[in-house]
Amino acid sequence: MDPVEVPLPASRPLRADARRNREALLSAARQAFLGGDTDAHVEDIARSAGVAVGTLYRHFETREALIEEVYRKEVDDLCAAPAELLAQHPPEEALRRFLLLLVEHAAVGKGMSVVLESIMATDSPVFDEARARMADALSRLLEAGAAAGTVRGDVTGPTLLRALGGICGMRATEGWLTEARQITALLFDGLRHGAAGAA
Amino acid sequence: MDPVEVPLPASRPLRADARRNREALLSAARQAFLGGDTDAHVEDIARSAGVAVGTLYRHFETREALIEEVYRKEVDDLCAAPAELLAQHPPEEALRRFLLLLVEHAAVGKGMSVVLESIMATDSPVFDEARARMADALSRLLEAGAAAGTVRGDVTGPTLLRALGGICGMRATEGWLTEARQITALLFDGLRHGAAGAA
DNA sequence: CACATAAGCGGAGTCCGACTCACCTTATGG
DNA sequence: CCATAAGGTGAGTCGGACTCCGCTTATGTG
Repeated sequence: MDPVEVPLPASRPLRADARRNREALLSAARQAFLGGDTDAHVEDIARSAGVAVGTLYRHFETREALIEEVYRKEVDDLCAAPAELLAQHPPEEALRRFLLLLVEHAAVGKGMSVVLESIMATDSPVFDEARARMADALSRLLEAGAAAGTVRGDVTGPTLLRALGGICGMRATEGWLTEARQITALLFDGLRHGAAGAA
Repeated sequence: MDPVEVPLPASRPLRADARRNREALLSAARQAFLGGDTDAHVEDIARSAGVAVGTLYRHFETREALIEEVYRKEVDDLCAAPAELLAQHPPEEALRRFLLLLVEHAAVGKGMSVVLESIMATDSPVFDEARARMADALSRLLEAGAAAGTVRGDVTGPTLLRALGGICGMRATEGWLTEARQITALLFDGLRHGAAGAA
């Protein structure tokens, strides 16, 4: 009777205005979330994107889904970094820089630290991909370091990811950044401690 | 006209039934939160304590306030541990054991990890006291270790607290405990690395 | 023991914010 | 230029935290 719904809803070209609105929503949400306002109201986000709530819900299943989308994009940027760092520095230094990069990134706003924390501390399947990619990025750094003999070999990407999650999960308060850098240095020392070349 | 409200609302003896109900509410909330159900409904908590919501709100300003109260009590237990450990073990070992104790404690349920995370990652003034006490506990361990020359002296209690917050903030998933132990060991190695006695 | 009275309690009702739905608007391909 | 389906709208629903006020009861005084 109905001519078999094509099970390929993935790649429908998406009408021009729809694309614009989707973009505007993501941008508005990004502004809200990455700024401090982690519990911005959907109504406000929709309004500041110049659309109605109905439109927002046409594009994103739930409020959460919208947040996740915003956050996922941020993580993409971070995941690009390791490759670049490895190309320009010895593995140990690349690792050190990436750890600090995460910290600085988390420092730009309460929102971003929530992103990273969500990636690392939630078991939401939505973040599985981001988590996996980030863990992968770390693994590459660790392996390069282990191969060079400057980093211990018994710590895996996922494990380090967890440890970092905590640091990024801190909410920015007075002196936060200093502490975060110190903890990172601590972890880094721990990572070098068991290296083949060290004690 | 009104005979000057005594500004000592702190120590009003509290009627017997009220005391009972307050206890019952805390107990019910504890059961709910420390078990997995971190977003238990106030209505349900009240019901399972055998009272109405009104009563709940007589005792606790908001839902949050109730949660915080429950969590604060849990932390009290933990803060008692360092003194005992220091009495029975050399400082370095006491420190190691306390770190692991935190991990095990966080492992008993999703709820408890939320407690610890809240203590460490929020700047809510409500947790100020708990945070301070925990930081103090860690400081004592670190100082004892530094005095004995087995732990580096440039890390403070509050800083280590932050680092641990992350570990406890992880939500229990398959293999979580193993990772947490590994990260703790990593931190511990980092702490010993810069010690006077070491390299 | 009886009573006064203030502490305490109940639970229907308010408020507010996420989400839905029935109808209107408009891009687009023929 | 029209048909038509994708897209947009926003008043309305729903659910959950919190309030309010009249009723209940512990408690201490004569």
